[in-house]
Amino acid sequence: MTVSIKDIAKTAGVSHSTVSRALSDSPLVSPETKARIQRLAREMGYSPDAQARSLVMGRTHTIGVVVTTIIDPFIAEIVQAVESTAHDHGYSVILASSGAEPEREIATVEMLRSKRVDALIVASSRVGALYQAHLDRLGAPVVLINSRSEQSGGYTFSVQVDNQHGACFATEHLIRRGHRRIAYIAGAANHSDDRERLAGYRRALEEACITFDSDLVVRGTGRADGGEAALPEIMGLSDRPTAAFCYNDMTGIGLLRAARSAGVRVPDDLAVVGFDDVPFAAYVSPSLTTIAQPKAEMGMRAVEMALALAGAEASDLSVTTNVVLKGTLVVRESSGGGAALEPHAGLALNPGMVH
Amino acid sequence: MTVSIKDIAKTAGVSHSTVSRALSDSPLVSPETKARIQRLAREMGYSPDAQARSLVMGRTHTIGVVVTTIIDPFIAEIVQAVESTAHDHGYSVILASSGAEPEREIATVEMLRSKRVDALIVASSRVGALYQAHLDRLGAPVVLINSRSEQSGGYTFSVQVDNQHGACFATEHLIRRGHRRIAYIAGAANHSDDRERLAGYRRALEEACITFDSDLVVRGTGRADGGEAALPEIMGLSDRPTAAFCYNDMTGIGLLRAARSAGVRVPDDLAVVGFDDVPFAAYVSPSLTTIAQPKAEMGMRAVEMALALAGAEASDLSVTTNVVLKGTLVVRESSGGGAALEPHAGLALNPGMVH
DNA sequence: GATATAATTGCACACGTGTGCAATTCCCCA
DNA sequence: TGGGGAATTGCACACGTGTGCAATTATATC
Repeated sequence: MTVSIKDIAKTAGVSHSTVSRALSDSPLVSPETKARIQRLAREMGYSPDAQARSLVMGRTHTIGVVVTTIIDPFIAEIVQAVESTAHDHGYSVILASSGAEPEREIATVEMLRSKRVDALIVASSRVGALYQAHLDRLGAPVVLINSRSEQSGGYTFSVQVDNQHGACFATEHLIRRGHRRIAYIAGAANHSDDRERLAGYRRALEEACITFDSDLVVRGTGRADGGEAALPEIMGLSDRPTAAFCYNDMTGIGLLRAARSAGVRVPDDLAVVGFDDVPFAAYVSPSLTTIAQPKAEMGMRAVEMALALAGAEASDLSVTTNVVLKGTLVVRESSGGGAALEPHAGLALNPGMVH
Repeated sequence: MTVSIKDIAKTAGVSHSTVSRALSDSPLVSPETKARIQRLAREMGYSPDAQARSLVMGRTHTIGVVVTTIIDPFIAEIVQAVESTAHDHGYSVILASSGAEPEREIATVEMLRSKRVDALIVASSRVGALYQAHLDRLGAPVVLINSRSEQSGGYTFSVQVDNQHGACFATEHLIRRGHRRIAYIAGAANHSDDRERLAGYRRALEEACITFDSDLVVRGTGRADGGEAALPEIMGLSDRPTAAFCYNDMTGIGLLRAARSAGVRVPDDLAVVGFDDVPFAAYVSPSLTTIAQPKAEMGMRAVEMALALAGAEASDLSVTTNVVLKGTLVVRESSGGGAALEPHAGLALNPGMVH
């Protein structure tokens, strides 16, 4: 069915070695036969077998990407950048979703090992313990995006957003708007991202000489329900806050929704700032001011890091390298910032969104 | 570095054939040596080389998935189902985004051909002409999701939503609510989905004995800007509509946004229904009534179809098979349906949405 | 014209795995 | 004890490709 290098050799009347060399444009083949073979290959519809090639070359030109779920628009945006960058480097991407199930995580890593991926990129909030052990057995380098491995194995590489900086930036924005009582709606407990964002929030308060009040910190979930549940808590305080910085956008969107049904006006009664800049954020009303994570750059950097590591000597692999990127502030309605509606915000980024 | 079947053979003192058979649990190996070898393989951390295996077996257990962009939440949901179903069948997924650029489409298909995918699933709204030619050369079966190939090649397989049924269903819903002047905000021109949804809209009118009025059909873009531009058009009519059925959710969301800033109350002044049920739809306010496409099932069916075809005889490939699934109506606020806010709609589907 | 040199090509092996067939070993029964 | 059959194992080849080395051919130099 499929035409191989030997088939071409047979019709051309040469050995398969010559064909192999001709197709890789080797100088060891005379220009005439080279041209003849290349033309023949095109005519016969030849397609090189990547399996066979990588078997002998020891390089599959494939990277594995593990995510919890691709439905998460935040992760989707990273994966898009990863795939695009990989493609530009001549690499293809095997996508695997772990679904946050430990057994599936293991099966996934094992499967990627069998496929002999040159590198692995993990964009999963949680990197389980079992998981980690299997990651170590994998011969390929691993780059984590926005997730820290609990027990650092022999080597860890990562690309992260600067949580503290972003949180500080967001809180400063609210302070500059005149707010002095600012709540922090936290994420899930025991999450390092949450701790860092809390620290950034506190740092901004400190720099503005505002004393920290633990009553203004409310535990959430990282999901919209956490934001919804938080509203009555902060509005029930004797000394109400006039603004809230949220662990992430989904929390902020939940807060907006609860405010809406409770008759709390945003941003007049309560200004709200999120974190992430998910596509939603531009669409809810009022639209959500937020710290935009540089998702595209994170995906790109992760790939370039992974490919560099895949090509590097084994001796270099013991070095720990972390890339930390800063987010940017996107001012929208929820903090009273944007004058009018942002025109078609986010749409320009998704040109293909047509069904 | 990596331990091969030969390494195991050497330490076990047998031939590599015996190891191969032992690991595949062949009855041609004595139970004792089989157990011994399997234990040895585990201890040595053996991982079978999928490349080598598929080279001789002629099956890579890999399917290619081509999308325009994974950022589109609609496509993301399909891809999630595809990956999950593929995993359950022991298959892995190579993800490739074409970005709607013809040259990249070709490079993508050619790359998937080299990787020798067993099947190809295309979830791209547009299947270009160049593209099609390359698809035909691909030895593997191709399954299209919600997209029709312009020139039907030798064989076409697809999974689609029943556009006409869904549109009819949506329009009926509005009629049942008492509306008689209902606008249709169309998508991009020359799109078969759009034609079919228009047909469904007309069928519903006809069945309710409402005469069709072409003034009520406004051309959009399939994006939010199309919906925004449509509002003044329909509200400027002498005999205003009281409801609008939109080509898709993004169009509906644009319409909602424009209505909001124009002071048109939804659903009191204008009821709105969309199509797709993107995650956004549950979050905008008022939340958007829509026809939910069975995205998870579409992804699942596409994989099962693809794998069945990959295993089938070449003679069967000339048969054309199309699976058509029906969407479901999700009633929310924008059509005055849902009494209160849908509690955490859509969130239960995305458990991992935490950063 | 002979020889040295360069250019071109083919042979053979390697990568890691699966499998038909022959070879060997074992056991059972006459 | 010999023979026949079953059980077990190894040999050798295959999949499609890349490459070191030897062999062949063409070209240049004396």
